[in-house]
Amino acid sequence: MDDLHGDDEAHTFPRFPYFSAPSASPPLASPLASSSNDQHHSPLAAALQQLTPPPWPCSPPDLTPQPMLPAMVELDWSSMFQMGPVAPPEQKEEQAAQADRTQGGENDGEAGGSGSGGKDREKAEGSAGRSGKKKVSKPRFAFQTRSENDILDDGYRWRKYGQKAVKNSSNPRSYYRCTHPTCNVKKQVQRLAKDTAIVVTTYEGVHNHPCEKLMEALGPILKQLQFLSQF
DNA sequence: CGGGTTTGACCAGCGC
DNA sequence: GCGCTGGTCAAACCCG
Repeated sequence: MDDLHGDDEAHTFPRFPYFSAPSASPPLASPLASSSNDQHHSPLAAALQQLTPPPWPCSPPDLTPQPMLPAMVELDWSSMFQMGPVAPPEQKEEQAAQADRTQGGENDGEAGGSGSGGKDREKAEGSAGRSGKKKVSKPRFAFQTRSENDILDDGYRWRKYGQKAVKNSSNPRSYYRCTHPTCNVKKQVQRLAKDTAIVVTTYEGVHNHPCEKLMEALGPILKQLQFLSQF
């Protein structure tokens, strides 16, 4: 799975489904900004809608230079890709539907990003599933950022549980798990061998809890909303 | 002391 | 069967 993290520049990756096309529409400045979805009656409603967390950074728009992020973070929009195929056909359809549901729904094709993603997945799951049975594949998304920091502040809290030297790469790969008790989302972080300024982050799974930082930011607003809704 | 990181060991899948 | 590799575990360690 050496090419999983983009060492092979020959790969062109489908657009990361959650984001708008970089050229067509710049990243939203804030999660509170309403999308083109007419169902949202207000920015707050849109924000509440987003409390159902996406599998990747809870506030991708914040990946542009924001106070909560390291100043050096610079997204490489062209390199975002959905890992795949990692699931049996029926699950792939489910994944595609899920990707469409998230926003834009513009992922037009399988990610060539990783030909071995599925295999590695099974390996990983097999390893994790020492208890026995085969686990269901989770959606995987990966993207590259140009950053001095390995770790993007994506709003979630992560706990590092491993680091491995990877073949054909001078840089180790780090393994992180979401620290939320009921959430088992994982992510892998690795710097490109060819360009150590680029960090490749791979998310696996879907957060089943709101983004902490988002909640932190929304807390006062929600309180106020609750208060006002009493009348 | 609690939570996070480090790191060597271990395990499972794959290719030969 | 064996070696290689990636992913995970868990004890030791670190830090605020």
